[in-house]
Amino acid sequence: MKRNSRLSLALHTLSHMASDPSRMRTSTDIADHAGTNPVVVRRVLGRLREAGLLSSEKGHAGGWCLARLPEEITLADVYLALDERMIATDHSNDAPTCSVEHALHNRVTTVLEEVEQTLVQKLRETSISAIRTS
Amino acid sequence: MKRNSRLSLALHTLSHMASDPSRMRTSTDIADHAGTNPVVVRRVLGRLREAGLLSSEKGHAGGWCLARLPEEITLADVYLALDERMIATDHSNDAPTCSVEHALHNRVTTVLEEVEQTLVQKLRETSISAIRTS
DNA sequence: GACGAATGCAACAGAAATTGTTACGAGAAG
DNA sequence: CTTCTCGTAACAATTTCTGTTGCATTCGTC
Repeated sequence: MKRNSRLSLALHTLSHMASDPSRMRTSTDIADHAGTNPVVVRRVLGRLREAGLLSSEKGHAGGWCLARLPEEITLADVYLALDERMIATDHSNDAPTCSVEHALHNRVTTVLEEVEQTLVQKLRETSISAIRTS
Repeated sequence: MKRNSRLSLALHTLSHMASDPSRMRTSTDIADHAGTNPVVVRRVLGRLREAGLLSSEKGHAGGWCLARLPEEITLADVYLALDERMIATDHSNDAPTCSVEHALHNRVTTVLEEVEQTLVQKLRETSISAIRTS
């Protein structure tokens, strides 16, 4: 697969589900459509389930389906569920240098964080059901 | 270093330069400030030079300095110079499946591309000289 | 012209993240 | 009880990124 595969796979799958929300889909079906592996699908969709976007059922008639109306699932929900944070940096282990450098570092971090928030706001404007008619 | 290191390093360096544009800085100086390697600095700043944001000089009194006024260098310039494309997918090697899947794939790609463009527009609103006063 | 200091660039090693794969357990329907 | 599914762990394979070394080139200075 290629880059941004998690987000791409998630959006692909969700928009496909949005066209027929009642149908139950198995990991294998989804993986075949996306050209990947059932385990990979379960890994990605598992995060979406934790975020309340999908529900899954075990057993013979099991599989995946949307947990909400497709109009009520936005790209921001997906992005945040996957915990991508493509812009902002993780400043968990910061070894502070001199105070001037540290202050500047914080400024850069703040700016990137603001951009990240703006991105999420933008993603909130589109639902997965709107992907098909873009 | 951490994730998003190229963008972070570039912004850090540029905003530092913006505070004293006349001063010439060497790769080694910058690398020490950023806690990395001179070659890594040259790799990143080289892209900014190709985009016309920086100029470099070889030789004894060589180094790096801004090629424009700091007010005229936006975050979008930096982002595009680094060719990050953090949102949109690279659809260079697309193996088309069935036509329905292919159409849906294109929709997802289009949506992500639009988000990418929106992000760039947002980045255009901030100059590197504005980072210090954020 | 020789020397030192700096970039430019290629090649490689190392690390980290991501993805693909196999295997096995647990639950639900038939 | 058999079959089908998800859930998860463990591992391999791949990719991407960073760090490092080395050398050529260029420019200022002695």
